[in-house]
Amino acid sequence: MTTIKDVAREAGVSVATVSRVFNGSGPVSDVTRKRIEAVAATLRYVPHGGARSLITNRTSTVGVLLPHLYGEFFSEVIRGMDQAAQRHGYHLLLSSSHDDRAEIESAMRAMRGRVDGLLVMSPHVDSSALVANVPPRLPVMLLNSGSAVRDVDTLSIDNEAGARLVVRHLIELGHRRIAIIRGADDNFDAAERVRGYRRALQQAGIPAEPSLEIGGDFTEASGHQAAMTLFAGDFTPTAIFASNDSMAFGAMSALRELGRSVPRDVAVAGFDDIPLARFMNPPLTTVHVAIAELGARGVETLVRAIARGERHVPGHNRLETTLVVRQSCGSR
Amino acid sequence: MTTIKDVAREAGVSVATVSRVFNGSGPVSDVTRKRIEAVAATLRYVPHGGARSLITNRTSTVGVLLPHLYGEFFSEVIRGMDQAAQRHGYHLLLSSSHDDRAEIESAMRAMRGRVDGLLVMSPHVDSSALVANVPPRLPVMLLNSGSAVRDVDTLSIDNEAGARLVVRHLIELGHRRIAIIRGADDNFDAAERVRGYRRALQQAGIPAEPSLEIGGDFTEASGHQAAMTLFAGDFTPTAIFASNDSMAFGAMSALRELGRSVPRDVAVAGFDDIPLARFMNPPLTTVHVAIAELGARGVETLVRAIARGERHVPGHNRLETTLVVRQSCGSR
DNA sequence: GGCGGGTCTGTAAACGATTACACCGCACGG
DNA sequence: CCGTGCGGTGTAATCGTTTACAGACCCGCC
Repeated sequence: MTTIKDVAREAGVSVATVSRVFNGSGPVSDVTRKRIEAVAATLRYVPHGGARSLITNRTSTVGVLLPHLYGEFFSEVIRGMDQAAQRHGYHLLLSSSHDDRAEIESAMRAMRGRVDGLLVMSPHVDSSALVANVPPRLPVMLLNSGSAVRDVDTLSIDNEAGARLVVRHLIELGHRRIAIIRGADDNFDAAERVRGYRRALQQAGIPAEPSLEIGGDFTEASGHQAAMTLFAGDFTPTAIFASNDSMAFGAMSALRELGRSVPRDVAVAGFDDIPLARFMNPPLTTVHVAIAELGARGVETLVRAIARGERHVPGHNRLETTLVVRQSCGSR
Repeated sequence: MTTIKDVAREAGVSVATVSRVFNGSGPVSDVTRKRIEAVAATLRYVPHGGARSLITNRTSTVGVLLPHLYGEFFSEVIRGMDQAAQRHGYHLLLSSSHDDRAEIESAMRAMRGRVDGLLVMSPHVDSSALVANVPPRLPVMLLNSGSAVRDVDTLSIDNEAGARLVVRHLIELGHRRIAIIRGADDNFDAAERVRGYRRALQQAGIPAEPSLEIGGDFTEASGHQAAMTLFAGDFTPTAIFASNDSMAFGAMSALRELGRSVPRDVAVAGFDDIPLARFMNPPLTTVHVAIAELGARGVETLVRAIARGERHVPGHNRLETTLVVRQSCGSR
């Protein structure tokens, strides 16, 4: 690989001058600049990012730690992050499939010196503990992390409000026996959605029915399985709130196999509003989350924190949700 | 941030010894090692990856350049890449939304000195031109890049064979008026799928019918639009082959709106077999592509090339596809 | 007792860039 | 004619590591 020294030697100048040309810093005479540019082009010189960031102390990269990837949700999150990053001249150093604390921490350590900040989405790891072990003074931002950690920026979906919205909608449509397919057990988002579900029922004076709360793990297969289980018993629901869209799809496919029509026999609602939801058969009523925006705002907040350095005061934010009524729950 | 020097000073040793402890290189007495480890822990020392890679000339990172992200396809690709990378102790430096050559090249340059190799998925940019401008001696691997570039590893889906497979299936089911919803115009995968479609028709002695080849861009919305257009005319198809699953979903949703039943009135098939396909209503007959494996093999080949250095001889590979018959095309 | 060969440790040169500082020459004003 | 200032350039320190090399020490053996 050709280095700045090669260019300098070939152009008959010092490395300082070459550096000045490439960074537009300091004055360089036109003729020298032209010569250096020509030499750099023929030598195919590309500045070494690693070396540069060692001295400038900026990497223009943010580290992203994600849990296991699945479905359209993460595609959207990553897209949002990447676009925001590009807008601000940053890159994304990605590491996923981190589902326990040790893994996240080791990934964090591995990123030391390669990133200017860390964006962590850990919906099922206690984040306050995490932050304690991050390399000191490295800006961190937590996404969907459940508990708000002091001194660290957080952004989370307003899961509880969203769940209340959709369950209330089902209640207004006349449903009383409303089941929920829960998300993964140790997942904060999942827990908050359950909370919203219970709260909405309670507010409507509908007694809780434990047999209608059934486990899932956010995959289509688990939604399918859950619906099968629900309809194997004799106390069957008239409506199902799946804690995410993927499980709603799985549930709908199970219902079809069982010969139950959606929405005539059973209403089904989801959460997330992934792009596919509107193209389902029937189109899925769900809670809209600006998924890409979650990622984008995460990156943007982090970039701002990096720029402000010490003077940055962290905040805790919620991403609002809205109800999107389509056809999977019928209508009044 | 604490550096190796801080640790050395605090432990009363030289930086060399600290380095040896952290890398397990060279002999260090037990007592010294313990002391250094203790100091490092209290100081929360984490080695600076950037500095380390400057001298070792290894970053343990591969750069990944992707086109615009959408749908479940890319989630899977990234998941496969990340898992393979983790298995080999690598990280992923990601950059997406690159749809023209200048963007890809600038992203490539930005990655110089931060990555050990480049994994480029550019289904609609002439890749031979790309490779010419990559920093010299940097291993590159091309995914779904259309033409095979000499001296560079490539891995692509066997699109043509896959398309032939599914169209032949439709023909065997008795269809003669088979439409195709094409992918984006400048996309290599899309072009190859069209080629497979034509070839299958031709082999069955079915004359080409230009009005049955209709444009799309791989999004659900475009599939929806395409189906609408197809059924607006008077020469309507009895079967639709959508060039990917997302467009198949869009088409099915359009058909439902038009009151046409799938598969009774119209058969629909897709391509990719994203995880959702089996949960559609009806479950989608499609061409199975091991999407995550595409990413994983890409990373693995690249990692091997990096390890072998000069001695590596590049190869061109195809990812085989299989037909997955579900219910969206009916049966004989 | 001297010597060969471990084991342990330190010194210092790299890696590829940026940048503070100093220097040189020249034009300009007084 | 000399001081001032500025445009243009070079020298060298620096960023945080790794690692070749060498030195110090100790042990055992002849």
